[in-house]
Amino acid sequence: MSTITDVARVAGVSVATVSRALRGLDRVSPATRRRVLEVAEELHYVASPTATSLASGRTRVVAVVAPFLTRWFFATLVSAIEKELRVHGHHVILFDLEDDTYDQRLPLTQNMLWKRVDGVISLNVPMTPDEVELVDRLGLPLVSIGSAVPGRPCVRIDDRATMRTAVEHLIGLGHRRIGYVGDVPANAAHTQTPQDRLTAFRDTMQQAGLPLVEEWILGSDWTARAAAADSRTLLASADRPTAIVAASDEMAIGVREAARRLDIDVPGRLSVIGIDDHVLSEVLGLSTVRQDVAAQGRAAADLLLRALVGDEDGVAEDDIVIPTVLVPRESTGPAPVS
Amino acid sequence: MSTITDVARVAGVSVATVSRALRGLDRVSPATRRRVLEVAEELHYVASPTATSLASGRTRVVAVVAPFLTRWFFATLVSAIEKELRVHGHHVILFDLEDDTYDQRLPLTQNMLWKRVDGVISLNVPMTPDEVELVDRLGLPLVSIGSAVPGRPCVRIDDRATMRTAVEHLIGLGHRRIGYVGDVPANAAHTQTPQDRLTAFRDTMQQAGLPLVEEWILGSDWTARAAAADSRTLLASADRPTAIVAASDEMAIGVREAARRLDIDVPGRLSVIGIDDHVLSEVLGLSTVRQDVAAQGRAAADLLLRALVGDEDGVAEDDIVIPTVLVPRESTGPAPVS
DNA sequence: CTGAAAGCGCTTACAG
DNA sequence: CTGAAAGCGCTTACAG
Repeated sequence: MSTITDVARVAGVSVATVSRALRGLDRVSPATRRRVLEVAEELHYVASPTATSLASGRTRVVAVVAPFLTRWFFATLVSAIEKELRVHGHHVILFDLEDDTYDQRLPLTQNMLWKRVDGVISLNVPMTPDEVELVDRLGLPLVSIGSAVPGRPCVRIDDRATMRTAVEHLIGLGHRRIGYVGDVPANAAHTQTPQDRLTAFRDTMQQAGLPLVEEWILGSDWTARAAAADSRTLLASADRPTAIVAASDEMAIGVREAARRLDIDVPGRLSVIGIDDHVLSEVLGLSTVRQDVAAQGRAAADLLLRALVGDEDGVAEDDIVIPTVLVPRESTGPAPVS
Repeated sequence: MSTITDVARVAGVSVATVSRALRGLDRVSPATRRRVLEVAEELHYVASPTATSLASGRTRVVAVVAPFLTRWFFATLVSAIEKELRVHGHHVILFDLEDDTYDQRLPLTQNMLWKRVDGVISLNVPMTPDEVELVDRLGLPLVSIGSAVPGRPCVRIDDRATMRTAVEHLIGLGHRRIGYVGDVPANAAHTQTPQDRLTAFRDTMQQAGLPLVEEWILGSDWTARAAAADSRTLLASADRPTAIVAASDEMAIGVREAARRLDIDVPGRLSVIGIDDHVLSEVLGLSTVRQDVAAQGRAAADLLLRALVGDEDGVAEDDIVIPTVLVPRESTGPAPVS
């Protein structure tokens, strides 16, 4: 493979001129530029990114940090981010910080970032003070999705408003006995979104003057499998709610399966709604409040790119809030007359 | 942040010695090594990967190329690969080659690979001759998962045996009228796995002396949503099969939903089985033939690492075949007595 | 508009 | 066992 020196030699110019011509800088005569471009093409020249990085101090790579890549939400984000960045000449190095235990994750280290990336996008991973300090010390712009880092821009949905939409949908259908799945222990690795959604559930119920039965608020690890197990006892009891709102579609799927196994008709005797519009929710007929995950990924990528290209100083500090929308389907219906 | 020169200065040795000491090369006195290690620690020194790459010619980065990252199978692979490589000091640059149209994908380019990665792992993307030639020209080792590239190592499952297992499960339950979902047009971007599975379906049916009804072999784009739509007409007809084998769990989920909407009891009047053991299959009670996707990712990563570390010459050429296993659940049952 | 030269921060023979 | 020096392939002032 040829280097910039090869191109310079056959084009009969200096490497400095080749460098300028190829990067479209001004102060190169049109004729020279044309000649250089031709030769570069002819030699299949592609600049060594590693040499470019060393000389320029910029890698055009961004770190994308995810807590679990295997879940739909995160995979969808990564896909959208990667495509958006690639269009703008940047690449993504992926870090899947998932640990063996649910409550922990691997820490972000200097090794992962230093001189390797120009910035980082963190996907719903609440950064520790140490990690924030590290990113600061390395001078890297940071954009987060989901859980905000104070003082840094964040792309997210309005978790409270979204949950309120779900609950009000059920209330509008006449439900008064409503349960909740998706409470999370306070020491869990990811708490912000769960807490916001649960808070909104409580608030909405209270404002509607509906009973808040603590036994109907169930903990779960946000997987479908766990949600099915976690909701089983409640659904099997005689005195059960007529509707359940799950803090995510995956959990809603689990709840609906638990109901099916107990032969409880959905939505005849039990309504179930989630949040997300998971890729399988439509085919499963699950009512939900949709969030546009890919749009969040693109927005975060754009925010970071703006900081990297640097026509402005640093990253804008504003949050970007992507709207959500109710998508009623077949898993919710009128409250049964008791 | 400090450089190797800083470390050399405060340790009172040359940069060459620092380089050797830090990389654990021999020919450094224990005392010197200890001193260098201390200073490096003290200064929070981390070598610039970009400078290391330029000097050594190795990036310790591998390209992972996926056709759609948002599907469970691919996300699971990427996650497993990333973790395995990271343990061995390598990082992943991700390329999501998904295009807007289903039948196409973006091509691999020199820009993505040249001096940027040391090797590539391709996830079920059939490489074009041009792409293979490119990878060769750049001297990059290549490991594929799923669809083999001639002469290169490949990690995969035995698609035919796996499909045979699924079909024989149905036959064992007394089914004789069996349909198939997952045929794919010959010009699709991904054909190997679909073709192998369909071939195995035909062969197994034939060997069992069962009727092969062409109208019961349905095309689909391998999503749950499409499979639900694609199987609807067949399921609604009076003369329908008593069992359907889908070439993937996602399609099986779609088929089962189509059945549910038509009020066809599963497995009472229709058995459905897929292939994968998708993350949601257990909670949905879907019978399937399980493949260990993470194991495939790890195996591919290890294969590539062996070529990169280079204690052997090049990558071993053998395929690695990961076994699959029948997981009967609630979506399959005895054939209804007609 | 163009070139010579320094510099980015490492690794790697080569001497000693 | 250790150091001086060349080299990896670019970019970037600085001159002209």
